[in-house]
Amino acid sequence: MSKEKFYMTTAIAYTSGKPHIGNTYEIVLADAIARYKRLEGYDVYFQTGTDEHGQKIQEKAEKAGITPKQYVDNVAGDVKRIWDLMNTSYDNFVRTTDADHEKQVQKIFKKLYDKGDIYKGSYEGLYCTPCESFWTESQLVDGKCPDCGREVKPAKEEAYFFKMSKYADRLIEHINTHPEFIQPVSRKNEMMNNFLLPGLQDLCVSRTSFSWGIPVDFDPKHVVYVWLDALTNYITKIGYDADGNSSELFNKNWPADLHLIGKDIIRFHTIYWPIFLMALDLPLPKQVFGHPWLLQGGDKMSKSKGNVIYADDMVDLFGVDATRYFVLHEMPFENDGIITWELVIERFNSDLANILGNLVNRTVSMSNKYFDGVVKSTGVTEEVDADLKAVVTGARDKVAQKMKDLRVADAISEVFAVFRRCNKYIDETAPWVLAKDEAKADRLSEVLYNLVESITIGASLLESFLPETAEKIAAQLNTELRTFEELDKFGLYESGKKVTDKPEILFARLDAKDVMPKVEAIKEAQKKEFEAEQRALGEDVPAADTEAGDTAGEAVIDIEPKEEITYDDFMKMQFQVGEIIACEAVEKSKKLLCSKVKIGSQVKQIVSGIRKYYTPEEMVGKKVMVLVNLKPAKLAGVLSEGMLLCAEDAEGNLALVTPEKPMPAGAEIC
RNA sequence: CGCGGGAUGGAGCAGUCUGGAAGCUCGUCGGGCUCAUAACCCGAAGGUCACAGGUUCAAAUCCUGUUCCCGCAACCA
Repeated sequence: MSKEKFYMTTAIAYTSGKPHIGNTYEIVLADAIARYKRLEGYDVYFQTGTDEHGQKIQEKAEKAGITPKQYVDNVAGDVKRIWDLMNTSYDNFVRTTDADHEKQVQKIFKKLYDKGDIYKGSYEGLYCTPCESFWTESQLVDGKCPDCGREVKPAKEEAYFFKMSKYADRLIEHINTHPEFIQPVSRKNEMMNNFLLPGLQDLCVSRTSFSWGIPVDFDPKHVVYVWLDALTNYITKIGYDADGNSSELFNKNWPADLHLIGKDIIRFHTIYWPIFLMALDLPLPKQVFGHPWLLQGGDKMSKSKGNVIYADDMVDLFGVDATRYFVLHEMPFENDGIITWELVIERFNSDLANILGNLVNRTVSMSNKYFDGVVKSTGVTEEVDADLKAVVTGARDKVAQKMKDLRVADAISEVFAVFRRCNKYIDETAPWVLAKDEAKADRLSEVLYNLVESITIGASLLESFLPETAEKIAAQLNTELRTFEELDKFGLYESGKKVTDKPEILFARLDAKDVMPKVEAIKEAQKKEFEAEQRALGEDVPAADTEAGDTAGEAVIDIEPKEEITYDDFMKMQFQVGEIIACEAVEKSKKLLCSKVKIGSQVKQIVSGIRKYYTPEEMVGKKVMVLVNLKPAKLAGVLSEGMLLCAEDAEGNLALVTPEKPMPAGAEIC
């Protein structure tokens, strides 16, 4: 009988930059699931890759002075290198710039167009010619383009649209009848309540404002919307053909059993993607799991601060399996996980070095010391053995249950429960006491046999998560890792075999005092690299910061430069000092404060999105800088007649700008 | 009143659906052991289970209200 197939994918990584540990988490998680499914006996096909089109990439390449293709070749190389470094067992690494993919996307687009699901329409809105962008009324700043500040005019541009609403009812029905489709379940409600139930809008699936994408072959000034391009990799790269000549591989593997993605792109995978598939008359994937994120403790990762954690740096310090262990173990099912260097060290010592590494080491050492490494079952059992055996042989099904629910962190904890139990068993049986009594040699032998056997089973369960370590343990015990069917049986270790006489330390304990200086060095190197990149892009790097580490506390920020303006442009804006005489929260919003600002003899009402940083009470009495002649607009239903000026840092924290010396309300700022 | 989730010893979490003696990992303290990587094993301290009411013989668990966090959406002049 042929094995049951299991087709799983990760999201394809967007090639706008080198992936950090948060991105790397996904591929490791996927790999653990893929390896586990193979252990269970599935015929797994595991696909990952890179998403390489889009305006953002075109812009980055232009800045770097290279072609978009050169740019993405570079980043895709980085991604693949890191995926390989992490020892991930993908079967296919796809790139959306692959010729076969591009061709199929064009055919799919045409097919949907011919079918009438994609139609040519027009995008109506306010258009800024130099920026080539459409804006809605509410996005405008002072009635002008929010990007460049120039006049916009009503315009129409042709674009292709997809009839989302046509399939909405079918999708709602599917989601309701397949509770496992969206995981975790809480995400299902978000999709239903925010998008499906209020009604889907037709989706614009082509762009004309940039060229780095797959051209619509029958209308080449359009390129295909990146999401339609990216999502279809799941079918095109296993051989889907829009003309009906799909490959063996496709027929065998579609529909996918699991799409593993980040929680930020759930909408694309649980709404747009299923609808595209319905339009193509293809079955829907069985499950989409939007995993949470791995966040740097408290602080957002930012390269300019040197606090981005990359997989290769972690591997340098801790090794591949320790890095895998950390990301797999620390990530809960539904909430975001936290990563700090200190936490990694703690987990490394407590779990890998103490519980696992030391267990293997002490077991092998005792075998050598007492029996020259020969592990023999003598059948001299005692009552304490029963519980050990029960825990060890019961572990497989516990792991299986957790993995079925995609609770990988819990599964790995179940494996470690085996090793914990072994440590306890050593204490219960006290082999060093047995060794003192010649008459108890057979009992001692049995105890060590039980330990070696238990560790072999534990290592076999560990293989999906830490493949290298599992192999190393098996090698030290001079045995093979077990198959899934063998894992609930005790006593398969061949009696009389000899374990290694030179036990290798699997994970040497780390001292934070030794590791942290290396971490600091990594941070410094990262900052330098960031500055070098900025310089290469021809952007200013403040001189003070190039000096050395002593200004490290003050991060600098680079933002997108705007177009040069004339003095006349500047003079159009009227800035004045305003005194806040009253302030209250805007009821319908979580972010907005509504202030009454005294400017000269008049009082203006100004709404600002700063509630997170200022309470209404502390606002009152402040002298602030105000852009006075901004066209009034309504925010959350409240009229706003100007703008309070704020400084914003890389994390989006805001600080009001105030005059450096006391100034009367109404004083002009010029 | 846009929709939803949450608040449990110093930290991170389980338990809540199906009410019946508050549990796990890390950390702290004490003890044991010496095979081992100052590792391992045992024990202890530490929680009025956010707050206020209610239902019940019995509430972390069910109901109502309040406060505070978070996710999604909207929006950030």
